Amino acid sequence: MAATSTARWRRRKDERPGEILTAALACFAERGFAATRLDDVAARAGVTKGTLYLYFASKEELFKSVVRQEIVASIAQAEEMVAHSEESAAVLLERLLANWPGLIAASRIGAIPKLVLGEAGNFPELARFYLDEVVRRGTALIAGILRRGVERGEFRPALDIERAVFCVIAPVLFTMLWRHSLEPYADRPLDARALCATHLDLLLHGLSAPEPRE
Amino acid sequence: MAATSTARWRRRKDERPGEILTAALACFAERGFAATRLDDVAARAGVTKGTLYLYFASKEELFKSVVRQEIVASIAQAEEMVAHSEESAAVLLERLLANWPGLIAASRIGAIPKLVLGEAGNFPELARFYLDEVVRRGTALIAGILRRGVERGEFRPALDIERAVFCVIAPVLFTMLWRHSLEPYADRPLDARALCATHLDLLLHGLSAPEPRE
Amino acid sequence: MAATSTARWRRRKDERPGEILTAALACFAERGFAATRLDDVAARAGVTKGTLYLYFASKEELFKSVVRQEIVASIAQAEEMVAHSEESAAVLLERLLANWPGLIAASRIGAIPKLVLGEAGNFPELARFYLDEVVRRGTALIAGILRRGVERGEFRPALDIERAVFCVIAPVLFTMLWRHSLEPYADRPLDARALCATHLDLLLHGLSAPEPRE
Amino acid sequence: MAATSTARWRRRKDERPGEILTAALACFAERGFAATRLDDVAARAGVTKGTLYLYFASKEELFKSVVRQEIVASIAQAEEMVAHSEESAAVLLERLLANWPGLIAASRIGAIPKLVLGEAGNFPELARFYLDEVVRRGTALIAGILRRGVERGEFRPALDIERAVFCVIAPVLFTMLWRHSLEPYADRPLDARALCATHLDLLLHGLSAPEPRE
DNA sequence: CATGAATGAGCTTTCATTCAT
DNA sequence: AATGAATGAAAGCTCATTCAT
Repeated sequence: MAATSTARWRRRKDERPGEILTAALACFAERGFAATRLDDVAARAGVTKGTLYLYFASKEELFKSVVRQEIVASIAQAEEMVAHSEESAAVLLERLLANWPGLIAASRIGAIPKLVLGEAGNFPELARFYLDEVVRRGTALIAGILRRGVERGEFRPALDIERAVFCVIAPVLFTMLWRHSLEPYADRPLDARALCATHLDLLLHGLSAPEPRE
Repeated sequence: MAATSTARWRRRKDERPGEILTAALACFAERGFAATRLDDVAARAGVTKGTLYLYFASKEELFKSVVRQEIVASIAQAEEMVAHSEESAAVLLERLLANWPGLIAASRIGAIPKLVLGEAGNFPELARFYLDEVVRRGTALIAGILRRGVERGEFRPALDIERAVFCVIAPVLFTMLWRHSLEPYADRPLDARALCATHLDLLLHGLSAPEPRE
Repeated sequence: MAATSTARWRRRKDERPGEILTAALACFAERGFAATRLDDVAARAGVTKGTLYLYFASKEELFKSVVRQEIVASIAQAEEMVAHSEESAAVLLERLLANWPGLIAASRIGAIPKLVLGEAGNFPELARFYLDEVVRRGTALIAGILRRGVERGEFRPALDIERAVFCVIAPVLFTMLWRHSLEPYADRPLDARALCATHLDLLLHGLSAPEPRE
Repeated sequence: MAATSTARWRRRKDERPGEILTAALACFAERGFAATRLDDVAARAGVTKGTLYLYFASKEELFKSVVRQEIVASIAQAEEMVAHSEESAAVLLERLLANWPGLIAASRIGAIPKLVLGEAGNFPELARFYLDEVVRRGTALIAGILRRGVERGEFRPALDIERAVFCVIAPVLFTMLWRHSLEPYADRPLDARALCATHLDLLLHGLSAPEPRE
């Protein structure tokens, strides 16, 4: 009411796309692609439906843009960290896993896996893009660390690296999925940091108690 | 002739719901709830759209029935196995994890987590149902095993059981999600059995090599 | 109000397509393709918008069906008449032209030329269809008569048949176009029969008075 | 410098309307009124959509202006020619018809009949304007020539002038309509000059061969 | 004078649901 | 019990029009 302007709208060409993508991500994350109405996205972005079409050719394109924009920055960042480090594999893993909770909270990337999972069947092109740009690069990253650990004698020589990668990733992914699906209905939120700590601990040492009389 | 005819009708009547649920699960798993058309479900079930409404009040009810039907049998089975066993925790875990791949392949339950994850935002009631009937019972089951392992000295006493549960479950869940989302686009399928074996191995022993000169 | 049924609708699968085409032709003829709303077509056909899509895949398909259905029967009929006749060319022409006004009034074909003319730019496929099925066959029909007239010595030997064809057709076409465009706004309707008679008279004898002292 | 700038502005201001009308005519002729987007008109005129509204109040007004501008000059010109001539009716007709092809090619008036025909149903006002300013004056012009011909004994005394007028006009109109509708899809273009020559020939002499032994 | 970002009404199209058969 | 023609409420998308710049 006491707003900065009484105009029906303002020209904000540069800010619009980002605002729309943010609004769209939120809507898609909440309801999925098909159940999201462009009216909702528009309302959340503070524009009208027609405006969406100034920046995105269709609902599908908007969806793909949402996924792409969130992905682009994030994966490269993790690769960077690993590439420039000469630390032990265990420390690398620890830093990677310890970073994750903060990263998820800070960026809005946490909802992407849920979206891609749910819509892979409807967006083959997107599925392939994600497979190439995220899954392949992400698993290669982890596999590199594990391999380094084996080579250096840190990790067990017989390690099945290819599968172990998924075991490393799975709890992290789980956290992201949980947060954007069932967590709102659960008694209490998941403590991502604690879970990552436990995960790291299990990864490095396993469940088993050390043989007592050694 | 009335008898024959009646019998045949009855047989159809008894089988229809199951056939419809099976068709619906397949459709929902492929495309998600919103993107699935009842025409498709009906076609896949070999009936017409109108017939669906003889057995299910609405698309939503059909969806919930799909989820419920798949869940009911599965979780109880696992609970049964654990309850009647006096074996070590490690063996129990092993049997649980080793069973999973077969269980997923045999039943059509594998698509349920993806569906629930994706539609939790649109079906709060379903989310709560799943949280109660699957998540709570499933985590309790694993937690019980872990607790037994700690009590018996098999597992490390300081184990953070509550979080470890998720670490145990995550790779299994991951396998199910993968299968119904990105796997069709990947170069080659995931070997669920091998992944479970590696997971178990890591769980019990961890990544780290035993200290050599101890 | 005292209708035959209080039902919201009746199943009339066989009659529907024809009714819809008739309604659509009327609407398209009045307003053109783009300016016609499917709501109007549906209302005029006594159905709802959704019903249109049970029978026609899209507005474009509906439009093409309208044109095709009207054309199919009409051109063959004229060809038939000419083929089986051994009368003089002049008599043939006379019968063809004399028939036209009745034909136009009876069928709803009169609006088609206006539609095709107006939408040729937007429907290349339709334009080509019309060119092949109507223009080519129609001109061939007239050309055949003219040629016969020349061969038999009825018509002048130097006749430029190819162009004369258009001179024969043009007034007929004009009548159809006029009726569905400006006539509603004119002081009085065009007397198609009288115009055809004059046209025939001019065609056969020309404007010029016979040389008086021959 | 203010002078130069003002002058340049003014020059644009003076030229803009004409440029826009030319662009609009081309677009309307190609696609019809409803299917023409103002974006297209603007692009073809080398301005932006908003600029159109500086010169024309709405799409409808633009359309009417297009029609009016093309018509105004053309009809008066023909009237002029006839009024100041004392030649025979046959010669007048010949000059009128022979002029037409060039006139159509030179101006962009050729597309107007198609537009008016197609949109008469949507623009009653325009239809009446066209009826008054073009049809009435045009038919009066031809009727005058025919009447003169009859009075002078050139043409047959029993001539049904009122209808003959349409027979004179129809092939000319046909040429214009053809050019802007089906011609682009036909094997080869229509030779307007040859067609007019044949038309004149038929008009004056008719199809029939002179009685040989008279 | 000119722009073009933004609007919003209105269109085509889809599809869950109903109900006469 | 089963059908499938018909419905009608959305939804995606377009585009004439407006107006801050």
